[in-house]
Formats: sequence, C-alpha cells, structure tokens
Amino acid sequence: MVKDDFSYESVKDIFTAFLKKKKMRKTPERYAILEKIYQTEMHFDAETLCNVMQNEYRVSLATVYNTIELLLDCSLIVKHPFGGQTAKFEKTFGKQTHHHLICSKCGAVKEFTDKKIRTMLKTKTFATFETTHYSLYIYGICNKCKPSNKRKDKMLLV
Amino acid sequence: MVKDDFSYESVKDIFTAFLKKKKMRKTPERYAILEKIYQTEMHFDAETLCNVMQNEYRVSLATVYNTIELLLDCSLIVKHPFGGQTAKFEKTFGKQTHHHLICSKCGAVKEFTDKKIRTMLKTKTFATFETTHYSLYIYGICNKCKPSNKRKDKMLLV
DNA sequence: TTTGTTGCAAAACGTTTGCAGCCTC
DNA sequence: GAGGCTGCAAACGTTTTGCAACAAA
Repeated sequence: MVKDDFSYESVKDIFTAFLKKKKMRKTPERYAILEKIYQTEMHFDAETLCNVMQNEYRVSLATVYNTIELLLDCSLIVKHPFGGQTAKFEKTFGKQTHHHLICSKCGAVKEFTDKKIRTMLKTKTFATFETTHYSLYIYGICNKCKPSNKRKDKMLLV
Repeated sequence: MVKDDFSYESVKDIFTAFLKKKKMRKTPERYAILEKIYQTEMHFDAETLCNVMQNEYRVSLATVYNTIELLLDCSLIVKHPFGGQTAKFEKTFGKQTHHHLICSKCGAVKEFTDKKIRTMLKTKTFATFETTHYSLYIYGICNKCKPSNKRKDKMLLV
C-alpha cells in the first residue's frame, strides 16, 4: 500500500483555502480525515472510516460526519446512494470521471468509463443552473446473478 | 386533481402479473398503494404516502414499505437518493424518461429531458451486465441560490 | 481571550422486524 | 383450512444533537 502523497498535498491546499474562505479552523482532525480518505481508492462509509482511523489518529464519529460534510461542500468527495441505509463516499481528485453499474440482486458496484458519455455530460449546460458535478448510476443484473449462470439453482428458472 | 385511470389500469395488470409469477397474494392494500402512487406526479417518501392514504384506505407504514419493495422489484417505481435521510420514490410508467437537477444549497430537485443524453444512455450496453434502468443526477447551484441573485445578502459575497 | 471544534453520550430519525390475528387462495 | 399478509409496537442502525472541555486564532 503506497501512500499517495502527491494527491494529498494538492487536495490539502484546496481544503485549506476552503476553510479559510469559510473562516473555519484548521484542526488536525480535519486534515487527518482528509488524508485517510485520499489514501484509499475504495468507496467508504463514515463508521468504517472512523474505525480505520483509530490506529493513527483518534477521532470521534461525530467529527468524521462533520468533516465529511465539509468535504462534500468543497467537492473533495462525493456521496453515493448505493450501500442501502449507509451513505457511501468517494474521493473526487486523482480519479478519472467514471460511472457506476449497480446490481439490483447482489448490490455489487462496478465502475466503468465511457468517453462519449463523459464528453456529452461535461458539455451539457443549463441556463438557470450552474453544474458542479454529476452522477450516473446504471442498474441491472450483473453476470454472477444472471439466471443463465446459475444452472444448479433450478428454482430460479421457473 | 384528475384521477389518471388510464395509467393505473395498465400498471395494475403489470403488478398482478408480477404477483402471480412470484406466487404472492393480491391484497387490497397492495393495490390501494399502487393506485395512490400512480395518482401523483410528484416524488414521495414512504411516510408521506402512508399519511396521505389514511383518508381512503387504512394501511400501516410497514405495509407501505413492504409494497414499495415489491414495486421496486417489478420496476413500477424507482428510488431516488435526494431527500437526505429519507428515500424518495417516483412512478416510472406514463412519465417520459427524464433526469434530475439537484441544488446542493437548497436541495431543490428539478426534472429535465435531453434527447441526446437519453438516446446515448439507452443504447449503451455491457457485455457482462444486463441493464434494467439508469439514473442521472446533476448537482450544482440553482438560480435562486446563486450569489449574484442575492444582492441583499452581502455576507455571502465576501 | 474568544469562540469554533472536539469527544462523548443521548436522542432522533427512517426503516426493519417479531408476532398475533386476519384474509387470500 | 393453510399459510402469506397485515397492523402494531418494539428494535435496529445510521446520523444528528447537546454539552462541557479543549485548542486554534
């Protein structure tokens, strides 16, 4: 697991500028959370992130939620609706714009990229709405859950 | 408020076929919920729907959740992540395919349609994934929340 | 020194579950 | 008549809140 310092240094500056503009304090907790988030490529939820952090920097769950809110505000992370009751988050910088395939049966989430879709959505503008970002979710049945791939499970074929 | 019987009759058949296939019971509660859902054009949540229903047909919140789950299964409704903690739903039949603009400041949701986007997404297929539907959410700042439209609110312009 | 931020614990909230009685099949 | 479905209420898990202590500015 290589620490992605390049990525963290640039987003740290963005976060610092954001906090300054909002006249909010630059606490070590906030930076520790941001750093941890930018060390992973995966989707994460608040509680998991909080647990993972305990090894290096002690932060409370309330502070994690607080900081996540700030990071959403300055678009350093995005929130995803998959994951049932639990909100999932994902860093935005250092990742190529991508979309998500969500299996309605098993809940598996897979990322994909499509240049044509990306270009089309990036150039779409509105007269009365200032776009910051967008999310595209494609729902369906993944390969593992396809009935044809489950020959042993005859009951599903009725 | 005109009752959209046309719409309801066709979706009722779809629901009946679904219940039959799943060997589930055709209870009056389930049909009453489906009918109520197809009488509105708006996004709704489980609790609001349950409250609105009390006037005509007494159903419990548990049954509303149960039925919503079934309607999601047979794609008669879709689930949306906007609305914070509360899941929002929307009927699928009798509505043109559309997308959503979500204001990050005030939470307002506006629908829009775009033929090019619709065509592109409809024709997109995957080798190992069988698409059933998709959702596109565009986030940003709506006209009402734009700083330039709030001249009186000087503090925001710092 | 001031006051925003933290950790903790309790509360709030939407959603799910267990169960006795009901009603579809 | 059997067993799936309902309403009710309690339970659950995530997120938010209140407050005293702390620390950034």
